Parts: sequence; C-alpha cells; structure tokens
Amino acid sequence: MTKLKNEKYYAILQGALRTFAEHGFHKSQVSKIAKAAGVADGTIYLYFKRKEDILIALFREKLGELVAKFRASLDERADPVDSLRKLCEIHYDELEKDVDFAVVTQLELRQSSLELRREIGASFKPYIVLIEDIVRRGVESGAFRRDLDVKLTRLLVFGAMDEVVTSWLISGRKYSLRAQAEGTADFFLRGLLA
Amino acid sequence: MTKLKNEKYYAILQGALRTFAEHGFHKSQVSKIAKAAGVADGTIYLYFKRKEDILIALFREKLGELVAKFRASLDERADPVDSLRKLCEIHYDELEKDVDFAVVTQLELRQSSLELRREIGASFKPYIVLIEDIVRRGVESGAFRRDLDVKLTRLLVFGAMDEVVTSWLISGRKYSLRAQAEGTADFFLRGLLA
Amino acid sequence: MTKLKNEKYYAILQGALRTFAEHGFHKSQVSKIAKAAGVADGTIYLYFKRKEDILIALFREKLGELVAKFRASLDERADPVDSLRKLCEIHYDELEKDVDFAVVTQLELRQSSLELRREIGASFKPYIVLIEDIVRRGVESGAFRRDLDVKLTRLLVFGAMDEVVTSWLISGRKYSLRAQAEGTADFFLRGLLA
Amino acid sequence: MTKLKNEKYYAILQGALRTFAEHGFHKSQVSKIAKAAGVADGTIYLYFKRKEDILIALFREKLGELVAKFRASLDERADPVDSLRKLCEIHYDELEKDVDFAVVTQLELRQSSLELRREIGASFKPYIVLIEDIVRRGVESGAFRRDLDVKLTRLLVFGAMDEVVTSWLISGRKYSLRAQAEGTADFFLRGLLA
DNA sequence: AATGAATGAGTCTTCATTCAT
DNA sequence: GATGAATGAAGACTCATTCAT
Repeated sequence: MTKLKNEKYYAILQGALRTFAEHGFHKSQVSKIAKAAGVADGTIYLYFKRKEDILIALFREKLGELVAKFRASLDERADPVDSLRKLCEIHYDELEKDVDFAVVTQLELRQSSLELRREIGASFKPYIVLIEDIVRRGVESGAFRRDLDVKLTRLLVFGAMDEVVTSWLISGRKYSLRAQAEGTADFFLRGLLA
Repeated sequence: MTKLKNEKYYAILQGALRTFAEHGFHKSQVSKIAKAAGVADGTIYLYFKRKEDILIALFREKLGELVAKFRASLDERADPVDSLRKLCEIHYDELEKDVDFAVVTQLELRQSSLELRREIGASFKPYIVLIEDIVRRGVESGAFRRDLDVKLTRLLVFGAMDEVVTSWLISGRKYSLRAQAEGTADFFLRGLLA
Repeated sequence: MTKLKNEKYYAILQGALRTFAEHGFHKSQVSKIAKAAGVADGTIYLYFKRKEDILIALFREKLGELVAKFRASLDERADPVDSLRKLCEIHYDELEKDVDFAVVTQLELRQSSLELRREIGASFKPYIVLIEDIVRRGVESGAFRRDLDVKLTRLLVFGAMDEVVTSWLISGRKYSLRAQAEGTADFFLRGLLA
Repeated sequence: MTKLKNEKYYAILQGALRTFAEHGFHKSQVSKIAKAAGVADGTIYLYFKRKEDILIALFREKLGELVAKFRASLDERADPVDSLRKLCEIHYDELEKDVDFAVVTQLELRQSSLELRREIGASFKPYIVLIEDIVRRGVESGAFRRDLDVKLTRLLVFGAMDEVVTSWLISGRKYSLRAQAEGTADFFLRGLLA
C-alpha cells in the first residue's frame, strides 16, 4: 500500500497539462485527457466534478508550486532591488523550463469562460501579492520612489512580464526568454529616461 | 451598391459587438448575433466564411479605429516623453469611454482559439508598432536610455497597460481608469528607483 | 407550397409512436425516433424542447382524437345506459384498432418518470370527465343509483377498462378485446349480484 | 449461516424500498440503494445479478406479504359477498397504512421496462387468483350472477381498485382511502343501475 | 441577395457492473 | 464474503453551417 492515494489525481492533472498544452482547452476532450492520464473517462469524475475543475485545480497546484519557489528564493530581508531582479529571472526561467505550463498559462487559460477565469484568478492572487510585497518593501526602505502607487505598480509589473512571455510563446520561442530578465528589470527599475 | 453591401456587413459587426459584450464569446451563437444584427442566420455566411471571421474582422475594424485615433492625436514630431504620456491617457480614456468595446477586447475576444488569436495578433501589430515608434524616437533623440531594447520595451509597455485595463474591468470598474494614466506614464519613464 | 407546415411535426410524432411501441420509451433513443420519422436528429429539437415533450405531445394529440371520437359518437341526450355500453365498445375498439397507441398508452407511458406522468395525466383528464358526465347524467335521470359517488365511480370505470386492455396486451392479444365490451358494461351496470 | 446471508439480502430490499419511495425508480442509483442498505455497492451483486432483480424480488416479497395477509383474513368458506367487501377494505387499508409501499407499488415500480414488468406480473398473479377465487365461489354459490366471465371479472375488480389507489396517491392523499372501500364494494356488487 | 428550416457531427457526464484487494 | 475504486459504454442535446426557395 505504498501507492500514493492521490496517484490518479496527479496523473489526471499531468495528463490534462499535456493535453491542454497540445490541443488547447476546448479541443481537449475529457476522453483525450483520460487517455493521456492513463485512466478511464469515468475515473476523472471521481476526482473532479466538472471538466473545468481540472483547469482550476491545475492552476492552483502549479501556481502554488511557483509561488513556493519564489518564496524559497526571495529572502524577505534582501534588497528590494535584488528581489525584483530575481523575480524577473525566476518568472522567465520557470516558464521557459516548463513550456507546457507556459502554454497553458499564457494561451489556453485565456480561452476559458469569464466565470472560469475569475475562479482561476484567485490562484494568481498570491503571486500578485508577492510582487506587491517587494514593491512595498522598496518604498519603505527608501530604495523606490515614495510616490509609487503600490497597487498600480504590481499590475504594471505583472502585466509587463506576462506580455513578454506570451509574445515569446506566440513567436515560436525563437529566442531565450531568460535573457529578457535583465532588460525587463532595468525597465522596471530605471524606466525609460536617460 | 457597395454601400448597401457594407450596410449589412457593419450591422453584423455591430450585432456581434453587442452580443459578445452581453453574453461573452462562447455563449454568442451565430443565430444570436444574426438576431442582434437584424439579419437571417444564413446572411452572415454571405459576408463571413466562418463564425471566427466575424471576430477577426471585429478586431481589425475596432483596433484600426483605435490606432487611427492615436495617429490623429500623436504628433510624429512631438516630444517622445509627451507622446508616451498621451499614449497612456488615450489608451485608458478610450477604453473607459466604450465599456462594451473594452469588455470585448480585454475579456471576450481572448476566449478564441490559439490559431484565431494568432490572426487577431496581426490586428494588434499596428498599435505595437506605434508604441515602438515612440520608443525609438525617444532613444534617437536622446530622451530615452540608449541601451533600451526597443522590441522588448514595446511589449513591456503594452503588457503593463493591458493588465491595468483588464484588472479594472474584472474588479468591476470601481475606480477611474483614466486616473491611472499619470502613474503609468511615470512608471514607464522614471521606473521605480528613488 | 401545398406542403403542410407541420408536416415534420406529425412525422416526428408518428415516428415516435412507432418507436415507443416497438422499443419502449427508455430504449427509444432520439436518433432512433429521428430515423423512424425520416428527419435529422436536430430537427426534432426544432419542434420539441426535450425528448419527454414528444411523449407529452403524443398523448395530447392521440387522446384528443380519442375524446373527439367519443364526443362524436355519444349523444349528450342519449340514454346513459346506452352511452356507457357505447363507451366500453369504443374504448376497446379504438385501442384494438391502433395497437401501437395501445402499447404506448398502457405499457410505455408507465415507464416515464412521475413528473412526466403528472403532465401526461392532464391529457387523460377530458376522458375521465367524459366518463363522469355519463355517470352524472345517469344519476340525474334516475337510471343509476342515487347514492353513487360520481368521482369514485369514474375512477372505478376507467381503472377497470384500463386493466382489461393492459392484460390483453401483455397476454399477447390472443383474444378479441372488443368482445369484452359487453361483459364489461354488464359488470358496470348490473354488478356481480345475481 | 444462511441467516446472515438473509440479513444483508433483506437489508438491501429494505434500502431499495426506502430509496425508491423517496427518489423514484430512475433516480435510485445502485450506490444510493447500497448506502441506504448499509452495504458496499459491490455487495449488492453478491445477492442480485442485475439491478432489476432487486425490483423483481422486492415485488415478490411485498406482494407475497400482502397476499398472506389477505389469506389470513379471508375465510375460504365465508360468504363471497362478505369476502369481496373485506377484500376492498384490506386492499385500501394496507396501502393507506404503508405509504412507502403504496408509492413504490403504484408509482415507482411501474417505471420498469416491459420485459421486467412481465416478470413482475407473475408476482401479481396470486393476488389476481385470490380475487378470482372469490368470484368463482360467488358464482358457484349462486350469490353472483351465473353469466359472469370469471377471468374478465377478476381484471375489472383489480383494475378498478388499482386506479383508485393510484389516483389517491397522485392527488396527494388528501382524503381517506379506506373510506372508499364501501363505495367500491357496492359498485362491484350492485353495479350502477338503480 | 436574403432567408431560416434543416442538418448531423461532436461531447460531457452518468451509472450499472466488475474485480483486485 | 465484503469492499469501493475503477471502468467505459451510452445518449440527449447544441449549434455552426448549408441549401432549397
């Protein structure tokens, strides 16, 4: 009985990730996911109530892992400037390393219905909060401008990185995503002015 | 007689815009769009080959209008810094003024399939190029940093604004979008550093 | 354009009657009904909202016809005794002549869910009322016992005939149903006592 | 050890009765019955080959009990007229006292397929035969009309009572079923004529 | 050109039944 | 015998698209 109790649960998520990445959410029939996961169609419904719940769970799990990695790498007491540079590096690095996840996050997620996206949005929250924390620490330490709107800034930072990743994917990943981290961090920190 | 032809063509686009805004992309059946446009279901297929082509055309038309507005407002010889500030203002202003369009652009149109999104991406191109022009002029004039990666920067700028608009919509438009323009432009120009 | 507008509507009802009679309600897949009706699966949903509505409509139509036949044959001013005898004759005669309808009415209808049966019950109402009318006229004219409970009697009469028909069907229709009319009417009129 | 076997067997029947009465036949999944019976899903298949066999057994058991009660109350040598009156009383009384059983017998169990109903029909046979016995004794004793068709009469009597019970249930049991026994017996005995 | 009735391919989900433990 | 996780067949319904009028 060394088998993991949730063995099938994770097999399904894994199969779904691969299937969504390859075919997109709407063209990923439940039977296709089941085959990719190596389980019967009906088995999926022992672990998920609706097909959409697979996507929701997938995001919760994967973004949870991602945030954990950030938390592990970013020292709460480190220099906010260093933290922001590191954030860019990890963001690009992790998505470049897990292309399936990147595809699903950047491209397929957006195909889901508005209600579904709202539910998934909750999974992004901790990551947005993490960005906010860095910005806030920067302001408080005097490293960042005192007049920054923290809530606005976290969106700008997230949105900017998000678009870079999406563009990289749509263009066919012809260049290194990781290599954009420095330019991105510079943009955030120094802005455009000479 | 081309005018009459255009009449139905635009009626369909108009009906589609209203229907997408109200029901979202996936719940906007062809028959619903036809009813909103005041034409028969079959008529739509005299003007569009597939349902998806309505989306593509809608995007092309609406983003074309938007870019035209930008071009009309932004003097090619104006100060790049002023141009960038103006860009933010117009971007937020136009979307705040036409919520239907904002909803469709930011939320509903992204529900389309990957291949479709690639096609729609072409419609964004002129706008991205417009941003690129401003950045390039800034670099060439010495107003912006010489070491800027123009291609990267245009994505960062577009992505950042895009996320702010989306967030504003999802949050229920509880604050002024236009009011975010100054902070956004400051972020782009001065960055975060004190 | 001499085509009947409801041509397909009745084709579907006809196909459904044949299919239900042969396979029963639950084993009559929509696609089977469509094939029997000579239409596409989807066409059925232009005329009926749910599969169950076909059954409901079928009963409404068929029982409507049946009641019309009764009304046509039964003079409101005729002797109640004669009317009751005629009722038995017509009841058995019509069902013997239309075995498909008999099978659906007596056997397949009962397979439907309780809610559905309630809806169908409404179609039986006019027939039950018709029986009640005869009984009431009999009581008022003095031909029938004054102490009869009209509401109870109409159920007893209907239930008795209903069971005879069902039994005849289940036994394989090995004898004449029509031939039971006299004995049935005698039972109703004279009772069992010598 | 057969007693233990019977324990679960009857637990399943009991669970099925409760489940059918509460949810109706079609919404009573095997797993629901198993839960009501306090056994595992698979256990049911140790005692019944198919789900439908539960129904058949339930009918056989419950109607067997009912017939036993009739046999216990009806003296074979009693006056046929009294016997028939008593039959009506017991029939209505027993079903009014056990509404769950009434619901299942009259409404839910009839939702089964035709083949199944044929099998279940066998369970009704002893009761029908019991009615036939009374009628036959009546004819032989001279109490009932000599020209009665015994086979037809047993159906008429059973069908009439059956319909009264069903109607009482569907109407929501707003009146006393037992109170209908006298009128019913009078109808059987004296008929309608004044 | 315009219509809208008709088409039929496509899919999520349920649930009776099995079988490894 | 008992379990309950796993199976996978089955089917109602939707809706983009066609085509006779």
